[in-house]
Amino acid sequence: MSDAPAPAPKDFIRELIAADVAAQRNDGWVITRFPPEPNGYLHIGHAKSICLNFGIALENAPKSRCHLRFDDTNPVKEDVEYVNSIQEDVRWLGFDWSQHLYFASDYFEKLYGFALQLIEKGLAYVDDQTLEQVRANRGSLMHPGTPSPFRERPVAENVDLFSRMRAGEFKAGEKILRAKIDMSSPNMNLRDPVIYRILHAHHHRTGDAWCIYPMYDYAHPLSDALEGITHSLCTLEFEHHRPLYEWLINSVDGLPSHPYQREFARLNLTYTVMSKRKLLGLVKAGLVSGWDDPRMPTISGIRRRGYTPHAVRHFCETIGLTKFASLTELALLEHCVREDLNKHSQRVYGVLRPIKVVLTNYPEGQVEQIELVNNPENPTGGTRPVPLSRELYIDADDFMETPVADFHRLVPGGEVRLKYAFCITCDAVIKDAEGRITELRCTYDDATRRGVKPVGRPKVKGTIHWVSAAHAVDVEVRLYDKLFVEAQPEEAAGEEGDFTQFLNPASLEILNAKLEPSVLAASPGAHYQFERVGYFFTDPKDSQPGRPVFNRTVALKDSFAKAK
RNA sequence: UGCCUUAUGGUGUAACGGUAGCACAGCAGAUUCUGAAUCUGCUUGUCUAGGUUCAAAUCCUAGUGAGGCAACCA
Repeated sequence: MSDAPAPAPKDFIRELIAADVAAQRNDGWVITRFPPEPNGYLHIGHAKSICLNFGIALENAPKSRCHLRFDDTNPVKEDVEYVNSIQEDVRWLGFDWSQHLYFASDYFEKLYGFALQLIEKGLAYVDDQTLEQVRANRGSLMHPGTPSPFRERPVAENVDLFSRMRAGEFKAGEKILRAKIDMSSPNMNLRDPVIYRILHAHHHRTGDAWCIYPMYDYAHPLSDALEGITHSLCTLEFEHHRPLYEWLINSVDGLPSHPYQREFARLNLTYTVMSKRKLLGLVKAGLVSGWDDPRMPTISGIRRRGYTPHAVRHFCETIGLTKFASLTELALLEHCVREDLNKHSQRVYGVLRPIKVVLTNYPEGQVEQIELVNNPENPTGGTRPVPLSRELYIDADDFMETPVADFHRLVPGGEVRLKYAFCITCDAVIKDAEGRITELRCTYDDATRRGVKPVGRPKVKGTIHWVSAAHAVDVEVRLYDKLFVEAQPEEAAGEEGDFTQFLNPASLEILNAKLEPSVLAASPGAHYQFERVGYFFTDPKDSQPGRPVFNRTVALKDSFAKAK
């Protein structure tokens, strides 16, 4: 009894929800929602929210669910391309909204009715002021606002004007509908917030049916209520919108549920930027190849980079949930992928920067098959035959003509083990006229096969990977690195500065690598570990049958490189 | 010169008035046919000042730092 395992610590939101369930609030139901605006691609920060909302629903089954609702109230910024990508990304992360796919635009008629109701109650009015006047009369952070001259407009006139707004009698900006709350509130959101504006814009779902569109602050709480949402979870910047959220929920009659909003800190990650606007900027400026460029922190980008849904979900669990505006190290995300990929990825030999090695005492024309372990982490993973012959390639990193201290790979006169084959000794370094190494002449030791370490001989410390020159296949390999050179590019650029100046010029290096022939069978979207090098993913877009293209997901940890 | 939120090792978090713990990162060592993985150990922390209490990371007050707020964006 006493050594029962401690329950996993809950974050403040899960605690709150657990208390609601215990108190039988909403009959014990927990209904959450993920409410993206379809104005861009989802990024890793959204993954945090997706894992939270869908995760909470899963944890509270069976009296629970999570909706996917598109907050599509601003037609000028939104597009079906985004609604499609968002659904794909949420599914890829492993979550299912089943039949609960909604659009705020589906509620336009009901939202209009609620607005009429507010007008009837004297809680909303049509304002004729210009945008500039509204802004000026809102006051400032230090000073209260002043009421609009139209604030006391009679109900009947408001009803008439609002229906004529809907009918298209006015141009954009001529009139707005405002909630009548408190022009002197210290909370700017309560100073008679705009709840409807005129937009003669084509909507990606409702077409030209509407020329007035509700604002987020108005549509969101009421959409939540219409769907029976119990817990509306959003990021910290909406914290001071909460009184408005509650004002609406309490002011509108006939709502099927009374949800409440709670806020948590959004994810910030080092060496990247996380705003849709800035990511869109990178795409538009051609600084990346698109939203799914493997260097982007978008879900589609990291998917193409080779991250797994499991790794992303585990990352989202690991970072926790608080109200503190924190900055998470990229290293933690990388740790999460390595952890997953180490367990599950097929090992393969790949030489990124080849140096030719000739085994002078190996018979010409002879080819033998060496059995390589597919995945040492998986005892039932089996082996595969890989050809070995007289001429090989090894990685340039694995040879040093004048070695630094503690280098225990191949050096002139030194010995190294070719993994799963035998040890070789470097007898000569051949160079071209410019002094570049073209070839290493080595001899192999037949007595060291299969890992045998002959007694009485100095221990061979280094073990390196290799491929047979005649059998290796040339494959395009893309080495991706962090997008920015600064941990906090926006911070480094300052208010006025341009964060793109900190883009990492070495964030992509394209190599023609020599890989073991088995990779030709790789299908697009497959994860590999190039032994001793890193984790690689066959690019789902650019790979062709028999001609894979590899994206480096993340390098293996390299404690030797660090020591240098 | 306002209002709201927030502050625990380098980073992210836990501790719900009673032994400051975990993960990442870092550093050592063991192990290793991947300088990976694995295992062991170590370094490093309660923003400051008061107060309440037998006892404060935790409650209160003030200060300081950080984030947010004046789109007809979300």
